Parts: sequence; C-alpha cells; structure tokens
Amino acid sequence: MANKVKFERENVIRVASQLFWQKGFHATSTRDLQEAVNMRPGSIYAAFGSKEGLYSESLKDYTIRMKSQIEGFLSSADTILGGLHAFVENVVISTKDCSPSAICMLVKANSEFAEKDSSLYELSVDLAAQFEAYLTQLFEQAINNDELSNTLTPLEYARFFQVQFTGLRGYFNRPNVAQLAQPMINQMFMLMKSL
Amino acid sequence: MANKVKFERENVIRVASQLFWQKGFHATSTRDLQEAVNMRPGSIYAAFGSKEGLYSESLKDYTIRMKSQIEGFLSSADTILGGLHAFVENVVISTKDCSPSAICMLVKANSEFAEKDSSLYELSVDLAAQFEAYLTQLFEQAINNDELSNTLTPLEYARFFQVQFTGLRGYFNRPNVAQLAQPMINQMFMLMKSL
DNA sequence: TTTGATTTTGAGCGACTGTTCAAGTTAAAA
DNA sequence: TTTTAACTTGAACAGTCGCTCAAAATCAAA
Repeated sequence: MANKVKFERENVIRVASQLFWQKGFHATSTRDLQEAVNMRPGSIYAAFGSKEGLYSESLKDYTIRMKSQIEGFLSSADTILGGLHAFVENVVISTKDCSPSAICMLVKANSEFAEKDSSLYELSVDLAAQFEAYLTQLFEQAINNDELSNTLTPLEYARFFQVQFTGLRGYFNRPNVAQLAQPMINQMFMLMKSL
Repeated sequence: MANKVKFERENVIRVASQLFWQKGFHATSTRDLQEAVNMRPGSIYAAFGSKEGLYSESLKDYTIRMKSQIEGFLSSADTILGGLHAFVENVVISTKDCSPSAICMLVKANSEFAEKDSSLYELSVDLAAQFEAYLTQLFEQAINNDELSNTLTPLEYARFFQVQFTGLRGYFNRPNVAQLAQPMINQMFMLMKSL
C-alpha cells in the first residue's frame, strides 16, 4: 500500500482540546495548534479538514472524557450522590491548577459562539443535551435507590445539578476564593437532598 | 480653541458594549466596531487608545448599567428580595431576545481571558468583586428587614445569589428551554429563604 | 530493489488584523 | 476674516490569520 500515519489521532485531539479549552476558539491560532500537536498544517488539514473540524472533535472528546470521569467516581462510591459529590469536588477543587479553566468547556463554547446558527454553537447545544440526558439517567437511579425523594423528576434534578455545577465553576474561575469551594459544594448537595 | 468632538462618548461605549457582549472580545474586529459606532479608526484610537481600551470602558459601563437596572427594580418593589426577584426574571426571561447574550458580560469576559495576568482578566475580576460587594450591601439590608434569616452572613447570601444567577443564565443560553425559567427562578428564591 | 499509493512538509497565498498618521475639516478665538 | 488648535478622515502598514499544494519522504506490496 503506502505510508502510514505517524501521529496518534486521539492524543492529538486531547492536546488540541486542552489548548482550545484554555484559550477559546478564536484566540487559538492554527500556529498555536501546530506547535502544540507537533504537526504541520498539511497534516492537520488532511486529518481534520479545518480549524472548526479539529475544534469539533475536541469538544466531543471533552464530553466523552467528562462522562468517563464521572463513571470513575461512581464506580468507587457507595451511592450515586456520593460519586457525583466526589466528582464535583474533584473538578472544582483538585483540578484548580492543572485544568485549563475552571469553566466547563461546553459552557465556554456555548458562550463563545454567539451566532445561533453557527455549527459549533449547535454542537455545543447538542452535546449539552446529551450530557443532560446522561445525568437524568443517574438521577433516576438515585431516586430508585431512595437517595433522593421523588418530589422532582429525574430531569428536574439533572437541571438543578447543572445550574449549581455551572454556577460554582463560574464563581471559582477567579483567584482567592478556593477555600470557599468545599462548604459551597456541601451546601449544593444538602439543598438537593432537601428538595 | 478648536473643533469639538462630534460623537457622544456614552452612546459609543454603549453600542460597542453590545457588540463585545454578543461576539466576545476576540471575535469582534475593529472594523466591526467602526461600522457599529460610525467612527473612523483615527477617532476611535484618539478617544479610547486601543481595542482593549474600548473594551475596558464597555465592561465598566456594563457593570454600571446592571447596577442601575437593579436599583430600578428595587425602587419599585416592596422588599429587597422582591426587587431582586423581578430583576432576575427580567434578565433571564424578558430580555431573552433583545439582549446580546443570556450570559452576563462579566462572566463571559472572565471566561474569555484565560491568561491570568492579562489586564482585561484582572478587570473582570475587579468588577465582579465590586458587584459582589454591592450585592452584599443589599443582603445586609434584607437581613435587617427580616426578609432573610441571619443563618448566613450577607456575603454568603451574595455568593449564593451569584452562583444561582450565573448558573441559571448559563442554562438558559440555549434554545427551547424558556418555559422552564419561571419555576427555576421561583425555586432559587424559595431555597434562599430556606437557608 | 523497484514501484506507487499515501502521508508529511513548509513556503507561501490572499484576506484580514490592530493600528498609525499625514492630510483635510471644523469652529472657537483673535 | 484670519488664525490656529482640535478633531476627523481613510489609505496604508506590518503582522497574523486560516489554509493550500507542489515537492519530498515514507513504506507496504510487487
């Protein structure tokens, strides 16, 4: 046949994802990306078609990784809520310095792409909807396990979780407030259980 | 003396602010701005020094306008919480189609400027801190008026409000969820009173 | 070893970026 | 009416942008 590809696609996407997450789509130049993934423009464009194409792959990969991160915390926790609690703590507190941004990349994307008919805006909406559906499944289990009352529907719990989680991550995307995270996360889960 | 300036500074800042709020800093070109405010580059640069300078003025003006918007709702409400409730409803629901973005411009700025030593990042942090201090004053009054218990300090109420408000605005920055806003806002204020 | 399809390279394209400044316009002061 | 300092104009600059493509490099199959 012929020559084989030299780069590992998944790894390239992961590195690009970190850069896009940190700087945003518009502030990340294709030269930044070339340097970060150590590829020349021709190879990048052969593999991903465009800057948008690479961003698109990056955002999808981010969502997948976030889900599997939750799966990890769930499998080493006794309850659904315990797993989610550990996940939220990990995201808001532990990754404060090793994560590109405190703010969820999906939220950042949704905020950056203002033109409502842009395909990247639509992608961010679709992925957020998928994630909400995933959370809804988890809260359905939590209700069935009597971890939560059935005052709210699983979907309503999922929405509540997202609003709290997004709000917290936004609040902690600034300096000198780190020590407030733990009590505010505890408060979030106390409130959820009291619904 | 000499010639007088032809443009109204406040009006120019307001128009620029809308554009920056909608598209973000990096996606707004100086040509976009020139067209929006109907000024030639020379005049803009004489008046504001740089694109950053104009953005800086825009963000400050946004914060001032948000505060005076709250003042408006407070002056036509019986209670602090009633005024804040009306303000939140107005921002999340009514302005859904006439506002450049559902997301607070301060939050969007804080999210966009990733380099923590950039002066626009620092500005967004400073303005957010000022706004928190303003909210803290309001919640101090609310506690004194017995609208809220003193279980939490005024500052803690202010933080709670910001997390909820930011979370809600982020959640409603997408299509087909508008009808959920009212019940979720009611829930937010119910929870706050139950603290 | 030769072949040939496939991948990689990087110089470079045209468009656009933020910004400048010499020339033109304006209107208060002389 | 003339002067003159202040303001406006817009062509143009140097740099960067996303992206292309002919040429070089690569390696499985013949």
